[in-house]
Amino acid sequence: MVSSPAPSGYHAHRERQRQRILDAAEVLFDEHGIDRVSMADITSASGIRTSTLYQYFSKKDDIVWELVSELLASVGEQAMRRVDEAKTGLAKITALLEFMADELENEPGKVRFMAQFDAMYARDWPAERLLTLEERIHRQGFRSFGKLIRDGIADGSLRSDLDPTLTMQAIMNTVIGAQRRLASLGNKVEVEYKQPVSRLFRETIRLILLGLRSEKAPSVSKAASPSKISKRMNPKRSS
Amino acid sequence: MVSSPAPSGYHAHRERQRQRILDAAEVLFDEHGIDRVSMADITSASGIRTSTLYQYFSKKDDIVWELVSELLASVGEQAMRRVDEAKTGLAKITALLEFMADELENEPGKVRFMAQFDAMYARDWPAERLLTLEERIHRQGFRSFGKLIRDGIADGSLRSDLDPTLTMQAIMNTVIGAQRRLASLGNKVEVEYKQPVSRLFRETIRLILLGLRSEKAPSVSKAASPSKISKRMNPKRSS
Amino acid sequence: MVSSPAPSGYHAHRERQRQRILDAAEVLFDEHGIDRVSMADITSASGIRTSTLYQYFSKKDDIVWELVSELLASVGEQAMRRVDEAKTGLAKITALLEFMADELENEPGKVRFMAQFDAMYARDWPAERLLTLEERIHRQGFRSFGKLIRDGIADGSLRSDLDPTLTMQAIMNTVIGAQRRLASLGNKVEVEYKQPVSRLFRETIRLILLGLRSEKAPSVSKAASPSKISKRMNPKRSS
Amino acid sequence: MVSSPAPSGYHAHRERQRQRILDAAEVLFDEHGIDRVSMADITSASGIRTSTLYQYFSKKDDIVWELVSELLASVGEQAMRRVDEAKTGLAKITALLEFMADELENEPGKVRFMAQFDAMYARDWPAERLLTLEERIHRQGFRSFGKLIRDGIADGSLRSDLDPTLTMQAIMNTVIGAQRRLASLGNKVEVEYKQPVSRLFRETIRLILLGLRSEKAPSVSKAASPSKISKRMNPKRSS
DNA sequence: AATGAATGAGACTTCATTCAT
DNA sequence: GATGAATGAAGTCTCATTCAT
Repeated sequence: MVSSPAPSGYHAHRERQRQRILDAAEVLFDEHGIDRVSMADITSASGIRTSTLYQYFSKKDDIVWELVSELLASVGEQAMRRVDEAKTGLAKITALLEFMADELENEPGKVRFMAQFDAMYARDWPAERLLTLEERIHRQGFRSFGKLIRDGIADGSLRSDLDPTLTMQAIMNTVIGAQRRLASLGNKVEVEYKQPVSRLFRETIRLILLGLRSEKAPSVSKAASPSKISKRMNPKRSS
Repeated sequence: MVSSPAPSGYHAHRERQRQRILDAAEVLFDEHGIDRVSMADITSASGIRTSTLYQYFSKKDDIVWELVSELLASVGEQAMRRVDEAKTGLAKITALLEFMADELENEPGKVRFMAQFDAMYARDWPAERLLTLEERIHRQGFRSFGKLIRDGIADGSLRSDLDPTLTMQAIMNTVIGAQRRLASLGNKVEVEYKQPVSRLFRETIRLILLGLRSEKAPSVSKAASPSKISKRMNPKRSS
Repeated sequence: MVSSPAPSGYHAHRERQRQRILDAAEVLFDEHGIDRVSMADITSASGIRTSTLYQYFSKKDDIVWELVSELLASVGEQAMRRVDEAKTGLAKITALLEFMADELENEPGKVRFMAQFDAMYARDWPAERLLTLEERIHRQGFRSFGKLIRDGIADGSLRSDLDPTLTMQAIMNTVIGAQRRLASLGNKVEVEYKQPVSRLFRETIRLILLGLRSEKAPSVSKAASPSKISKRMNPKRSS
Repeated sequence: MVSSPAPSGYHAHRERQRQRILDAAEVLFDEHGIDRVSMADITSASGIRTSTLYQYFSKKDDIVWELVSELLASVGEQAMRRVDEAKTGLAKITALLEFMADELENEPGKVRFMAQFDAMYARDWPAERLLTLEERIHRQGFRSFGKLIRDGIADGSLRSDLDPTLTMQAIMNTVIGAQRRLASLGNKVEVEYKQPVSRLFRETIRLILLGLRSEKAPSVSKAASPSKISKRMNPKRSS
């Protein structure tokens, strides 16, 4: 039944099966929403039998969890890459936010998935799990984002009256909240606001950057221009 | 069985029963999350038998729907009151955002409920229903918020390069997104960010206001001070 | 709410309400099948409230029952009229069967309703009720049909080796069975047999008549021609 | 829990369970009528838990369907056997009809079950399903029954003015209709007609045969004599 | 390691009918 | 006589998960 021979060996096989499950689940979650997807759905989409599946993940939550953390790790890594390419503090933050705009445009399913995670799961999960997540991203340097503000103040691109940690955390929560809400509502936003989702989000970015930058910093373009970015931002799982 | 005689007559009775159901549901939704609450739960919390309940609401969704629209109407109305008390465009917007901060502090359950609605329901509900909602709030003048920006530009309190409609919509989505995310994560945010929820939210407000105000406008206080507000912001359903 | 004043008086009013219920039920039963129709359906179709309805019929079965007996009485009466117009025994029987063919063509809903009655209810109803029915029709002379055979033998139109009672009963059951099955299957028969329902039924009639008639009787037309008959065969209820 | 080890192996076990369900359902349907039987009834009669049952049949309809088609296949096969033993066209048709009489006598429950299927289900089922059924029987040669008429005309046992297809279809519908109505009404017929069910049915057969046979064919006995037939006519599902 | 089978718990909903006014 | 409200009893189906091979 399992065909692709590929890098053989017990361990390799197990990893391949695991991926098949996660890949199937991810697609289903993106399409139908986390709790509309049953284990049976994952079972049939992945071609792996129910009881076999339970040998890889002992609860449905574990699948969600794994997906969330892979997604976060991958996103964090990509974000860091974008940030590193920029020079000033302001430019770095701009790069970070634009990355999120691209994500919203290119991978709305994934963003929606995270929105559901926030709304339905995050609160009930043991803090320790959340912290594990934190660490993963931490390793990617996310937490060090506070430093971006500090740098920006130092290089004169950001206003000087900011509290680095607090500001950065507020920005992150805000932008994530805005992004995920847009992804959740999807085309309903367009019905409601009569604006394309991504235009609204880019306006959000513009406003925040306006609020951050020092008076002497060069002005921001009317609407942050969509940077052309490769469509690929999935965790490398799917090989 | 439970008596409260009160304004008698068929109609009054029916309305009272309806309220019992909605009240019970609201508490349960706030506490456990929309889809962790079953009809049976509502049944026993409200003291009304299952089949009776179905004579008031023929689907679980209808209860959710009713709650959402009552909540929105009430929130809209309160918001308008706060806005009307302020003078300049900037002050009005400030009042609006501070109202949301108060809401987050005083009624986190309700905000969380709306967050779940966004994440799990909004997308699947027929656009027409959403528009009905819109109208309810519209009547409250929510949509006219674009005017706030126009006024602010006119009175010199806001920067002049803003697109009134787009800006206002972006702000609303952003602040709602931030607010609801914080409510959803609840104390998990504090684990994650090591900051009280409301402090983060007020910093968000500050940043946005910084981005909006014209250069000559008076500076904003380090962190918007929590205005003392009555704890009561429930819809006055019970008449 | 009830408008038509018409022949007033308590009794008249009650009768009018009763008819509204029966009329609504009849339409619904014909369209959806007896047990797919709920009391609530009848309630809303008739514009009479549930609890009021129960003042007229204390069980759903009572409605079915009333409809069945009205239908049977009306059908019996019509049939007798047709029979009486014919002269010989053979002609009378022919008229009877052709009446049934017309019924199938013009009122398939009613025939289907009777088919469901046979299949689902008849068996479980107390014999006494069935006998009450019998009597109603009896009065119409149905039972005297055995006489038709006797007459036919006497006038030489029917073969002489028939047992009047047995034969007539067998014919009635057979033709009713064939007619109701065709009505039940509806267009499914056409899918299955690739013949119009009424053609099959008329062939049935032809065969039976062939079997009955004496050798010297005039031959029967290839397929009994559809006699043109008024569409009206409802019990006069609907005023 | 109930053991019967028998031909082991996954497949065999599954098949055995399936049979337990079908057997239980068949008995219940025969006794109480299709829609008076709930899934819970089948559950407890078969000793299989509700949720297990749903792994074998995902809807109640599927059980009905399976039973209908097994029954039809089995009946078709038996009928063919009987037909094949006869020589002339007339004799073959006679054999077929007598088989139906035996069925009515020996297996009234099954006939009644089919009657309910006709009255309540057939009309609502997708034509494609019905056609699948057709094919099953077709393979048994049912459809080729038209040939019986042709043969009968050729060998001089049937009158020559018959349209083979039309006639055969009309006969089949008629006889099935008569048979199933008698089974449905059960002992109520005896109340109504004061004749044993099977006597009425055999008279039906006699009349039809009278109508079919050519003038020179040997005459039919007053009432077709009940051929003694083994009581066993169940589908040999359990193989 | 893989998998077929089993299942407890419970979800949502419908319905005919009765009661009290 | 009319009616609003109430409801017990079922009914169908789903799901995450465990067990035994």
